[in-house]
Parts: sequence; C-alpha cells; structure tokens
Amino acid sequence: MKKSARTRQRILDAAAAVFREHGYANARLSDIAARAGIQTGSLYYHFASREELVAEILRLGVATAWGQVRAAVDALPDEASPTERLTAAIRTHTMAVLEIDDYASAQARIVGQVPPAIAAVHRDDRRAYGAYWHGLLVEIQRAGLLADGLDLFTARMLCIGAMNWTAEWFDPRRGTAAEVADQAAVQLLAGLTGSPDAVP
Amino acid sequence: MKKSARTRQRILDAAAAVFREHGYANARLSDIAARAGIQTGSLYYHFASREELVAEILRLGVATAWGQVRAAVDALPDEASPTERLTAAIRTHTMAVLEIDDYASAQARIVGQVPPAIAAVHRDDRRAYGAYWHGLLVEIQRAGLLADGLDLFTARMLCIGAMNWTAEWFDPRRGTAAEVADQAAVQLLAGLTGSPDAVP
DNA sequence: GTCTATAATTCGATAGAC
DNA sequence: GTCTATCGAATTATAGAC
Repeated sequence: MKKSARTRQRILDAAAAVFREHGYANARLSDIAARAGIQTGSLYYHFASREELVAEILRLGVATAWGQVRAAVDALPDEASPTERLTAAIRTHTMAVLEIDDYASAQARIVGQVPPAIAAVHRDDRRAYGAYWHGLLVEIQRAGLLADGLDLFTARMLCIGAMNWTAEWFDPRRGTAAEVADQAAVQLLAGLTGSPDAVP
Repeated sequence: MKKSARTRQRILDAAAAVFREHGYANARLSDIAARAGIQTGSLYYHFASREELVAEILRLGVATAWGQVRAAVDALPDEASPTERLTAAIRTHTMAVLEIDDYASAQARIVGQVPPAIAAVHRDDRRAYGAYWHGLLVEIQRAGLLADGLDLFTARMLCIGAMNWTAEWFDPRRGTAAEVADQAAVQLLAGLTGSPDAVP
C-alpha cells in the first residue's frame, strides 16, 4: 500500500474515533490531525474539506456496519429461521455501534447533525441499508410472525433508533456490550413478533 | 407579565425551534435572534452566553416532556393497570418529541452533542426523569409482566432511544405523529412484556 | 507528502448610543 | 431593553518552503 493511502487511512480512523467521542460539533480538525500524528494543514493533501471528510466517515459507517451485519446473517445455516436471522442482525448492528467499529458508532452519533448538503448525499447509503433491514422484516412478516397492526417502516425505525441510541448511554462499567446487544435482540424481536416464544 | 419575561420567552421558543430543526452544531445565535424578532446582540440582555441558553433549553425539554407524561399518566383512573400507565407514558412522550413540544424535541436531538460542561449540569434532570420511567417499569415487573431476563436499565434505555430517535426520521407525509406514537406504545410494550396480549 | 506560517471566515461576545 | 458597530477567539483553509 502506498504511503498516501496509509496516511489517508490513519486520518479516517482518527476522524471516526474523534467524531464518535466528541460528536459532530465538538470534533475539530486539529483533534483529528493530532490523533493521526500529522499537522492540521496536512489534512488538506488528503481531503479537500472538513465536509468531504465527514461525508466519507458517514459512508464508511454505513458500509462497515452493513458488512458486519450481512456477514453475520450469511454465516447462519441455510435453514435458519427469519427470527434467527433478525436476531443475528440486531445483535451484530448493536455490537458494531457499541464496540466493534468507530465508524458505525460515529455515523450513528453524527448523522442527524450534519449540514443538509452532506445529509442529502448520504441519504442513498442509508436507504440501501434500510432496504436490507426491510427485507429481514419482510421475512418475519411472510412467516406470519409479525405482530398485528405494525407498520413495517415504523417498526424498523423504532428498532434502529433503539440500537443507534445505545451509543449515547452505554457505559461499560454497567455491563458489557454483548449483554446490551443480547438484550436488544430479545426485546426488539419480542416487540416485533409480540411473542417471546418466537425467539429461538 | 413584564416585557423582559415575554421577550425571554420568545427567545426560548425560537431557540427550541431552531435547535430542533438544525441540531446543535448548525444552530446560530443569529438564527435564533431572527426568529425571535430581535438583533443578535440583544440576546445578551437575557442570557449570559450561548451555553446558558442551551442549558435552559435542555432543562425545559425534560421538564415539559415529563410534565406532559405525568399528566397523562395521572389522568388515568386509579384502577388503571401498570401496562395502561406505561402505554400512556410511551404515547405521550413520543407525541411530545414529534409534535407537541419543540423543547422536548430539541432536547432529544441535541442532548448528545452539547459540550461536557453543559451535559454535566443537565445530568441531574435526566436522572430524575429516568427515575420516573424506572418507577413505571418497576410497576410492570411487580405485576409479574416483565419478560424474563430483561435488565430494567437496559430495557428503559432501549425504549427511550426508540422514542427519541423518532425525531430524526419522522416525516408527516408518511403518517401522523399519533400513528407513530400508538405503534411505539404497542411495539415497545410487547418488547418489555414479551406478550401482545398484555396490551389493553 | 508534510511542515510552518498565515490568510480568511465565521460567530460568539462586548460597548456604548438611544 | 434593544440597536448598531465592532472586537476577539476559534477554526477552517491556503501558500509556499522543504
């Protein structure tokens, strides 16, 4: 790998960590540069502006979370039930936000705070990932497991909200990320199916 | 009411609306002043700093949401069940975030983005409101309705996350706030109890 | 590619007239 | 109490040396 690509990667990693920790408003380019081990001005060799860097973090946040979730779902045996597949997705997405991945965590924290122009560009990424979750919910519905009266869009957004908001309150001193992820899977799935017995 | 108090109130209303709409980072004092119908410099007769104004919005956001939720719960007949009480709370909190109240909505959107000093001052307010919700969940638990294996703290935070995140995605063109609030009540309660039949 | 130095801009905050 | 005018701090962005 070229030196340029390696430095660019260091900057991205640093930016994800800083946005995750400080939120959008309080993340300064000087913080990011310092964590990447370079001077602030040097950032501009790799990114044209702060906004371009932010946009890339958002894109990678969705891409990595999605990649991990899909890998976990695809790793299940072919005969896995829709509830098993959704359980794996919830657990993995929550783990990504809480522990595995600074990009997913940063995306969850700042996506609602970026300027409209960046949000507009990012919307297609979010939609594609949302469509993937929609598919998982449709499987539940087709199996006749969805609780009566639920709108699929609202149901999905409530679940994603519960998962993404964990980044705001999670405290490792209170328990592990895996414990939160497991409970999220149980609780959210019960909410969708209306029955705890549906959880394998 | 004195003129000073009325202007102060106009500024607060304007700030809540602007923070709700633009998030924390992109809300400028000039936007707030313009909406309140005064010049930016005039803000400083009423508030010592931007941070003081933000802190007041956060405080009022929790206070008004709590007030509305408590009023809705207290309006139920004495013989109302724990599930009826929690249903009323979820529906009302969600309605506050989505429609009723710019303060509650602004608080939900920016609470995770404010500088640490402001967040520290605000923590007591959040804890008190959290304790109220904890009490509602304990009622469910005492009635033997809580699903096995749920940790009350995690369960509460997942619910609050799902409700607060609605501010990020709600689109009135897709449906009414009341529809989302109703579904949130059904879905979140089923998640907590593990049984749709527990919902009245 | 990265550094140092600095320009440009934005925005919160202050001063003083009215 | 509010306005106009302006200051000052912070931070993004650029220029040019190395």
